[in-house]
Amino acid sequence: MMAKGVARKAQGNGRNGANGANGGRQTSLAEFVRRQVREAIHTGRYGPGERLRETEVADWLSVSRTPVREALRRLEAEGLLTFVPWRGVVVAELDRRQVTELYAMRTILEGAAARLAAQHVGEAEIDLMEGLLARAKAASGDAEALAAINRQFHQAIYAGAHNRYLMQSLETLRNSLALLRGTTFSMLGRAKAAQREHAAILAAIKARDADRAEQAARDHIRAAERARMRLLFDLDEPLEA
Amino acid sequence: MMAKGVARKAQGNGRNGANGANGGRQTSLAEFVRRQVREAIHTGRYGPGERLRETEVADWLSVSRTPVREALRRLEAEGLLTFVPWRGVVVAELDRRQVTELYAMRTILEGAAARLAAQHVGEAEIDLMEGLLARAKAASGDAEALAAINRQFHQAIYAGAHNRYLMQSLETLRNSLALLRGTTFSMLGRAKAAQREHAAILAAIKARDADRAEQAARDHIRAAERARMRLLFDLDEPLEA
DNA sequence: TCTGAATAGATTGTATACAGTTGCGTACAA
DNA sequence: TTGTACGCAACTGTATACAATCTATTCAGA
Repeated sequence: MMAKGVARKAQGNGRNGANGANGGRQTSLAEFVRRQVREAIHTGRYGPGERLRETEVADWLSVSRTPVREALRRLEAEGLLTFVPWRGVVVAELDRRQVTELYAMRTILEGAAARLAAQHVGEAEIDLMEGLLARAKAASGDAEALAAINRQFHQAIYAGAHNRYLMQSLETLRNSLALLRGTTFSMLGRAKAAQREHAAILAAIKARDADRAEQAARDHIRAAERARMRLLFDLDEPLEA
Repeated sequence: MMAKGVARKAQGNGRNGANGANGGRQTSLAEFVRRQVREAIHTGRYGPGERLRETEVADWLSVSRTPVREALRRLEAEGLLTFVPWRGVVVAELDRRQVTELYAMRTILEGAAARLAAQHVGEAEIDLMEGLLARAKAASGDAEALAAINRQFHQAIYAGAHNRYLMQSLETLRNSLALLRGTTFSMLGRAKAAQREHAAILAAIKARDADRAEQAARDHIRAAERARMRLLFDLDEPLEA
């Protein structure tokens, strides 16, 4: 059938450009579906609370229901979907309490990651972080670009902690938080403040000061939480865009 | 076919006795398979590194490969299985470094849970914890019973923290650590020491002393780690059994 | 005897058909 | 008008057939 060919081509175009090592190696359709659905959720094609029908997704991506089901099960494990027996899955929704709990958890883990990074990170990893901060400075004004660089900066810290379980937990949290529409960088002054906070974290890591690194990271997340809460529940706040 | 009936009957016998609320409500076969396989891994029917063939599991439980595949995908998300495309799944193996990272992560999270519990826990939850400690005292000598009570005690702390993400992360860690054979309670003196450490944690929680609770929990996990490392890599150490 | 390619068997990935469940709409009765 | 029972449609859960891929074995050639 043509359908499969179309799907795989889309996959190749979309993202697999980097792993040229093993040539044109195709990942499974289930993996393809997973990425597509995740992106669809992040870009808002599927909004929070929206029901996802297996046949619908299968038709959209021109595959059968089997790989779709596998993809949905995995996304549920990632926290992006909520699974209801005999009723299918819906895009996860975060209420106020869940957002609070998410940020509390993130405060703990980001703090721990910064602490560990201060203890274990190598020179090359520090260089990487400095480069990202410089790029963020150059990109100020472009909220979307800033969000991407911000993500990389945090990932660099996770990697510097050298603990794969910590890294995975943080990635999962980040995925869940991505359910929230918009970015706090669009808020007046938040981008600049975040940049200062990042610089403080990096300075502490460079100085190998674990206590200060942890504290700086915790402060950063709490500031992000405050900004997010204003964005979510206090919409009279002035925005930049 | 008879086969399905047999499988469901086994499920009912195995564990669903408690939720009598909704009568004889059957969960899906995929869920049934997931529980069976998880138990099989924990009891050692499938050992670390062992390969799991889908047809094999399907035959064992008298179901088709479809629910088996779903169950395996979920167990992989839980960290119990390692998934290799086109090669199937193998029971996850933990090398020395991974064990170290797991305990590092657990130190962080158990400490955070104890801290939050000291701040948020209610009287009823404290009563529950005290009851568990008493039961542990009564069961001293029976390493298996102690392990079960120990598990409940820790879960009570997680619940007391009132943060579902923290709780889930800790459950996942615990699942991964269950891949390690044996229990440190079988070691000479470890059971008694653990009991003292638990008492210290609970005392700090009761006193609403967050700092002391966190520290006590961290000390407890580090002691458990030392015991585990001796058990794993230093087998000349004297054991009780 | 050793190396390597070809081939057959085993195993996973995918599609499709069918069964079971849920929920909604409709009709009928109080 | 409201409440309830029945039936149908939509959808998920499961089984099975088929395709793609990997692994091990065998046999030819050096």
